[in-house]
Amino acid sequence: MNLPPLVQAFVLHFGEMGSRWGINRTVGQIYALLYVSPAPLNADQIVEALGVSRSNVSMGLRELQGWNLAVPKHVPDDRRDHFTTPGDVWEILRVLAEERKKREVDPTLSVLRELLMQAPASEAERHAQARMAEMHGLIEQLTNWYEDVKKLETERLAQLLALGSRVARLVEATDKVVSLGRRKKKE
Amino acid sequence: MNLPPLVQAFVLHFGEMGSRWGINRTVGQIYALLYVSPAPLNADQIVEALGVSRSNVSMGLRELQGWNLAVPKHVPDDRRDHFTTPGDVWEILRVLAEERKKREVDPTLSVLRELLMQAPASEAERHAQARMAEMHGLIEQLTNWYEDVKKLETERLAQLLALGSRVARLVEATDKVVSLGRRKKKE
DNA sequence: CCGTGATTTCAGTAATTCCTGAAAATTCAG
DNA sequence: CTGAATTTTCAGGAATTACTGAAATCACGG
Repeated sequence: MNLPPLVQAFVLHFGEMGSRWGINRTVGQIYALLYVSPAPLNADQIVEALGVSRSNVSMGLRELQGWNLAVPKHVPDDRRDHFTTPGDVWEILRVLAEERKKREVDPTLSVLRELLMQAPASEAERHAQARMAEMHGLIEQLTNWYEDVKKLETERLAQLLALGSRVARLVEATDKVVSLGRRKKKE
Repeated sequence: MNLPPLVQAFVLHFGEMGSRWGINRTVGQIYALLYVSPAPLNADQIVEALGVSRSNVSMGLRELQGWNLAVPKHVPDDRRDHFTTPGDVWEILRVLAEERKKREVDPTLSVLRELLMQAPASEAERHAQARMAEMHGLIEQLTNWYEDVKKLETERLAQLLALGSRVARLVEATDKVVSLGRRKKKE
């Protein structure tokens, strides 16, 4: 690997980090490299930059494409495929959230739904199902919220983030209004 | 493994899922088992339920404790350690978010900060740093928001979730008020 | 079609991670 | 203390995952 020190440090860090996620070192490094690269890179350039085998890069790129984290970019007068990452970091965030949800949350949700349909055959199963229902409920709330929020344009999303803790007060205020409307059912 | 079918399906699913996260199959299974168990379990009960070695359970439990996802629970008149998961699913969510942030986000944030301090030695490095700055900015915004939100009590958090897309309107409204206050700087 | 360059596949190997059983350490009652 | 019960450690083997080089496939200009 022969890269400017700053870039190299970044790439190596993503390689390490990759292991803490599901992705392997090479995939992490490829992503990092594409992310900081000023122009799209072809596979051979990646090979040279990272010092891994051509086939490894091929597989890594394929995986990144599966995650929508690397997109092929056609360069005129060049037969080779070139790749970039989605340019806008917000876009990357969206892609990541979406993919992780798809891979890590949705399958669980569907298993839970299925298990909750079955009739419990014992006290142990009744209890287990109750716990599963709790988990299912929480995950569903979270994903519903996510589905809503992901529709927001980036600008609104940024505002929402910027609001931070003030959201709390906003929610409290809303709560009060609602409570009053309901004639202070609780509290 | 000899468990009620419902429980077994749940446990096996978490075992599979474990691999998609960083955790291994056994750890995922132990967690799932503790989660649906009506009472705290000791290591030998887990061994019997899952059909894995005693030492494997020991290591798994240790890892779960590191994640704060298994907590020892003393059972009177029994020398053996018993374990449960944090009971409230919201609590579990908090723990998970906190731990994942600590392991997956904070290290990256600190590397980015470090790299951004260095003076770029070339045009390539200047560009790379600009990209890193973008990423750093986004992550910082997200973690700030998270730090704020995690302070909310569970009830408020639930309200916030329930609000869902309506948050968008709330934010828009806030935006307008602010804009008016600023004499419609933009738009 | 053919040939050239680019990419992908895949079988084999390297590296890593997981799991086990045996041994060591710890804990605590007597 | 001693010894039984329990837990932890750890070296080595099993299983999984990552990586490579060679060969196959693909894409396209001529």
